[in-house]
Formats: sequence, structure tokens, C-alpha cells
Amino acid sequence: MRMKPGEDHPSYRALMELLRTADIVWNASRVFFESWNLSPSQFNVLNLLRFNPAGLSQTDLSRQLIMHRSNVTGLVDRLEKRGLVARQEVAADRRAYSVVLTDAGDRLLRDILPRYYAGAAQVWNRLSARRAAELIADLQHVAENAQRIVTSLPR
Amino acid sequence: MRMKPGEDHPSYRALMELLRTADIVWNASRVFFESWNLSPSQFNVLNLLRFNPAGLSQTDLSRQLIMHRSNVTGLVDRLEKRGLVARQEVAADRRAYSVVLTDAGDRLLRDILPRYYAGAAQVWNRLSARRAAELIADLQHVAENAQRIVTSLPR
DNA sequence: GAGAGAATGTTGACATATCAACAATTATAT
DNA sequence: ATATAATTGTTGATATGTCAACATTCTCTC
Repeated sequence: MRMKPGEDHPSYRALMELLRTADIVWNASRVFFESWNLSPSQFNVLNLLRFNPAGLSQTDLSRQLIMHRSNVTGLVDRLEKRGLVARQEVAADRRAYSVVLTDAGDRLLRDILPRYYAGAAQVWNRLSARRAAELIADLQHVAENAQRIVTSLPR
Repeated sequence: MRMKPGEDHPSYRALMELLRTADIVWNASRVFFESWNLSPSQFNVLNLLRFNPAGLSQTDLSRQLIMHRSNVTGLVDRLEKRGLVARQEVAADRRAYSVVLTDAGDRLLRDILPRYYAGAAQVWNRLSARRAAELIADLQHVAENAQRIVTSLPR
């Protein structure tokens, strides 16, 4: 390779910038959600349930949150302990739970969301709608490529 | 708020896409580094040390990796146990270590990097250089905004 | 030079994430 | 109908991350 500090590959630099930015945004959201004693992941669970009033199984949650099943157990445990979500038994499948938002969880979300959307808008401040759309498209493209590469990797 | 699933805020959607893409890329890199029994964070430590042959203090590492000091302890512990890095005592400051890449660590990096750069290039496949540059600039802009917002948040 | 304050790295408590292995249940195939 | 497959959620081991508190050491000020 023989590579001096300055002459790193551009695609590598772009990847680093993507990961760095996401890390900063994620950490910013962590500080933001601290006001409600929520982690970003906990917020994501609540927000997903908002769009699924009938509830989601823990496996469904894990798929949408891109995380392992086993991680959802503790996440839902802690949210349930605080009364923000509830595990409902599913008549048709006695292995599964249906995780639903409680009224308290819904109230909490309604408190958070306006401020969250405002913050999100601030993050994209001074970025034109065209550039924003391009950026989203590029990100989706990158996600597809990364996904494709990883599935073709030797396991 | 009163918001149906479809009508979410665009800036929020863009943020979600950014975080989702970074998550996918990060997970892809995790699978990639598994071949060498490395975590992405461990790779980042090694790669940072490559650019700093004189070594870095653990606090320096934590700042560049955007993580807490205390996290670096275990990270360096595990890398040191495998002989990939070494803690050197610093004459001028007996509190600090200088973490340096060992020969074994350097050899490992030289094995990984060509394949890593190739993978990074594949991820940006079919993306023009212009768009790539724009994307990086936009990401930096977003990172700055997020950084600024979080520091102005009520602690 | 002495004391106050700041910085360094470690520890312990915890949340978040992975994976493998497990019991219980459901689905499938013959 | 029954054996085999696959799926669901939990557990335990481990890595990664946060934070607060601590001892040690350095720096700065008077």
C-alpha cells in the first residue's frame, strides 16, 4: 500500500465522513432524549409502535430496528417497566407477544415529537431541498451497495 | 401532531435515512472485519495509530474516535492482549501512556487495508465524483449543525 | 514552593449490541 | 398423523458504549 497520512482513498474518506456524521447525529439525539430519560433506541421503539397501533412482535421490531431479537427483550423490558409499552399475548401464536404503545407512551411521544422535528429541521438548516433529495438518494444507494456486498461476503 | 404514517416530516425522514445508512455500513464493516477477529472500533484504533507512528495517548484516541476515555481502556486492553498495540510509558507525563502500533499490528493492517479500500470503493459504486464531493460537504454541514445544537441544549 | 485545579487512566454500574443455545410453539412435508 | 423444520422470545457470555468517582500526576498561580 505505502500510503502517507494525506493521501488516503477518497471513497474511504467519504465512508469515514458518513460514519462520523451519523455518530455525531446519534450522540446529539442521545443528549436530546436525555430530557425524557430515553435512549435513542427506546425512542425508536416507541416511534415505530406509533405507526403500528395493533402492535408489533419483538421479531418484527428487531427487523425494523436492524438489531438482534435478543436485544429487543431488554429494550421492551425497560420500556414496559416504565409503563410506556405493554406486551400483549397473541391468541394465534402463543410464542409471540404483540408489543403495543400504552396511553402513557403515546402521551410521551406527543410531548417529544414536535421538538424532535424542530431539531431535525435545524440539522438540515441551509441545505436546499434539491441537495437534500440528492443526499437521501445517494444514501439509499450506499445502503443498497453495502447490503449487497455484505451478503456476498464469505461467511 | 396528528400524523399518519405516510406524512412524516422530510427532514426527519432524511435524518432517519442518514442513521439507517450509517448503521448498515457499520454492520457491513463489522461482518467484513470478522475475518480478522476485529471489531470496527478496534480497526479504527489501529488505523489511527498508523497515522501516528509516535503513538497517541488514550485521551487523544478517545477524542479522535469520539468516545469516552473509559471506553478506550478496554479497547486498548484487548488489542494489547493480542499484541497488536503496546502501551509505552511517557517520560514527560507519568499519568499517560503512548499507545503505539506493534509490528504485528502493522502487518495485520497491511493485510486488511487493500481489501477495505476495495470494499469502500464498491460501496460508492456508480456515484459520480461531483456527487461524492457534494455529499461529503453536506455531511460535514449536518455534523456541524448537530454539534452546535447539542452544545446549546439544556444540560 | 505550596496549594488549588485540571488532566490521565482505571474502576464499577449500567444500557446497548452481538451471538449461541435453549424451551416452547408453530409450520411443513411426507 | 407424525416426524422434521423453522420461528419466537429468553438467557448467558462478551464487546462496546456512557457516566461518576477515584488515585495519581501535572500545571498554574500566588
